[in-house]
Amino acid sequence: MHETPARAREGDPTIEDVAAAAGVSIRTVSRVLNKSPKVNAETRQRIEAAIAALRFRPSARARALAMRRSFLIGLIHNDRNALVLDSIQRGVVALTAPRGYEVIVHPTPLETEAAIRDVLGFVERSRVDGLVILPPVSGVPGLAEALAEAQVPVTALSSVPIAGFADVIVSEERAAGAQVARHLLDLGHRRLGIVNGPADTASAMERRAGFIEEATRAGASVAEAPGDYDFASGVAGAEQLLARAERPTGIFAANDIMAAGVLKVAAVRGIAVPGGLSVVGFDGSLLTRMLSPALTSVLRPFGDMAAAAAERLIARIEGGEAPPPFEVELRVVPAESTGPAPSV
Amino acid sequence: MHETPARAREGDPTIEDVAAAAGVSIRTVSRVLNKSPKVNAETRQRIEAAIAALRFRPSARARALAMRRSFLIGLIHNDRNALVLDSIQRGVVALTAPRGYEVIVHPTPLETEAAIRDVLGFVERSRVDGLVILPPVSGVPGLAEALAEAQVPVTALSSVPIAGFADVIVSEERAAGAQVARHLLDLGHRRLGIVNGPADTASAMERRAGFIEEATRAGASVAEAPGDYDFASGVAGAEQLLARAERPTGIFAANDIMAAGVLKVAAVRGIAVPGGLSVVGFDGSLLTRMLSPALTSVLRPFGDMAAAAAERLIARIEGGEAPPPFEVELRVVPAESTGPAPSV
DNA sequence: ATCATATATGGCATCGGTGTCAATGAAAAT
DNA sequence: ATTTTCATTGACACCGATGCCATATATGAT
Repeated sequence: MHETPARAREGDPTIEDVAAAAGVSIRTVSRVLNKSPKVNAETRQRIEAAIAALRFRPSARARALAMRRSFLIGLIHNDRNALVLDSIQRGVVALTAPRGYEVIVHPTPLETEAAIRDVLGFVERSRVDGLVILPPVSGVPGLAEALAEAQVPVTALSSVPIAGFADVIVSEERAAGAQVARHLLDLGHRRLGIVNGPADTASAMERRAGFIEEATRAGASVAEAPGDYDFASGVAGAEQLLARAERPTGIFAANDIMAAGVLKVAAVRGIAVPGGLSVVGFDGSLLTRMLSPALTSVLRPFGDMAAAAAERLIARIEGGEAPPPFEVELRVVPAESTGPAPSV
Repeated sequence: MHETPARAREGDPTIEDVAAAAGVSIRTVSRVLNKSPKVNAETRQRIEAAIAALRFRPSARARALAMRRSFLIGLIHNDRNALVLDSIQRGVVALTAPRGYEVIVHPTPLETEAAIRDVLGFVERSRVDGLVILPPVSGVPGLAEALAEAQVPVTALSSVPIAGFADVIVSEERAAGAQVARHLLDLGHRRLGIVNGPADTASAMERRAGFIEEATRAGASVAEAPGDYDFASGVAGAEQLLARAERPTGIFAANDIMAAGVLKVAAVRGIAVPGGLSVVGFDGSLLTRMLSPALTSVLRPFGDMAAAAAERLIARIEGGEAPPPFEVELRVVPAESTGPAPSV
């Protein structure tokens, strides 16, 4: 009687079958699989033919055991990433799959302690070779240190360098914030508003700083409202800004979701967009196209950023040359939600 | 000289360390790990203590090799799933993680041949124990047969049973379509419109059939426009419907994204929603809350459906009892985009 | 001709678990 | 007292690959 029910599809050829078919030892087949140069060209051909004939695929598991690597990469994400998860995942897989890695996903909560325990547990369980971590989880205080101690290679996406993470794909959020201000200024806006992201979030503060700096330099005023990247806070922020006596004619929301909230308030109050109010979001998510009017937003190339992160991670895992720093180009993509300032 | 650079974090305790610490053989430790009943209670305690003390985690890879199972589950998705991917992924992981499985994601194209080759290649490479496949990929002709031949356990999400897949989580799309019609009829609408999904998609045709059936039975008229689940086709469909002399007062779009397109056209044409036009979507995606007005939509509990799919998949893999059929309850969630028919 | 050197290949241990079957000892049956 | 039975545990092979080291053959140097 079995202690556990062993069930397996039979018949997958093994390296041994290939060796037999090609009339060599398994060790030589292994060399071919690992592209070792020390194999005679003719032998290699014979082995490759056998591999093709048998439709042999090396067992990633056996290999993992022998090499003490899992060829698995963990992608740590949070529900805040929902709107961009697909493109990020696609970017990571596009880069990892051809190099023989698979991607394990791990949704995680955001609260500091829970997140750290959760991620560490995941790493221990799954024995991934490395992690790609998305913001905002990448910014969880203490996470970098905990992972460093666990000695897991990590590449993080973030807006700012994070102490403790050796490898971070950073985007120039401050410059982007300035670019948004410039966009609105160029359209003639002089009374601006901003719905901020969470105050403890570096990305939000960077965007804010760039925006306010540029606006102030140009002599425009900036009214601020707090927000936390949620739709509801976008609504609340917009209401607060639009209730002012001298209401802003251009509002920058620190992400697309809050911008959607701003558009909603405009609709409810009967303020035409962009006739009476211009709105800019941030992320360039799926959402931008689906809102009416289509949202002007700062495009962040998530797929490319994710691919770059994966590339650097693999370089780190394999000890190869790190590819050159990835230059993330953020730019305002004008759509229908911004237009000339109303001539009051 | 090494042929490949072996890099490994040292120090992870193995089953052997645990056995030594507890003063038993590794085989007995293994029994504890696998919850075999044939272990003395006291011995078990001692071993569990040792496991805890050493913070031992069994190597999934070694286990996989010995048991001829990978404890990996593949999630096949497509960019059409972008808006609901997060909740689905969350649902699958919530169920698989506690049972010792990890989830590998695999984005795939949609074209018949490419998708089949792509998925088969993925299965061979990754040696997953099973697959969860999302629509529309689950409906790719020939895929079910190909996977059956490869003998991979599969559970699919779909709107209708799919020949060839033993296990499909089906939702009652036809009834849901009828429910949408009922919702609009109850609000007094008599001239209805529908923007369909792709004609070769079972889900779309089911939704259509239910909607038209119910509307016709109540003596309401239904104007139709083609669509393909894209935003642009929602726009085109709405334009077509609203250009009619007797334009519909209630429009059902077969998914949320097209419904967003309908809202957009309404906005452009200056038609008040829901004052002059009611709009209903389908999916209950993230989008519904972020549009203005908030979209009335048919909520599909993707997270629960995905969890149910994962549960059945694991049952199939482990040969256990299949859980009872999952009853997907679809229901219209009224929001701001539907209201009483204009009294013209 | 002899020895060093490089190239190509194979043998065997090993990675960290589980499967199979045998061994042990205590309790129950004869 | 002897045999049977059951519960518990261990020994050893094995899963399918790679690491390390040895070996055989060809090539060049002395």
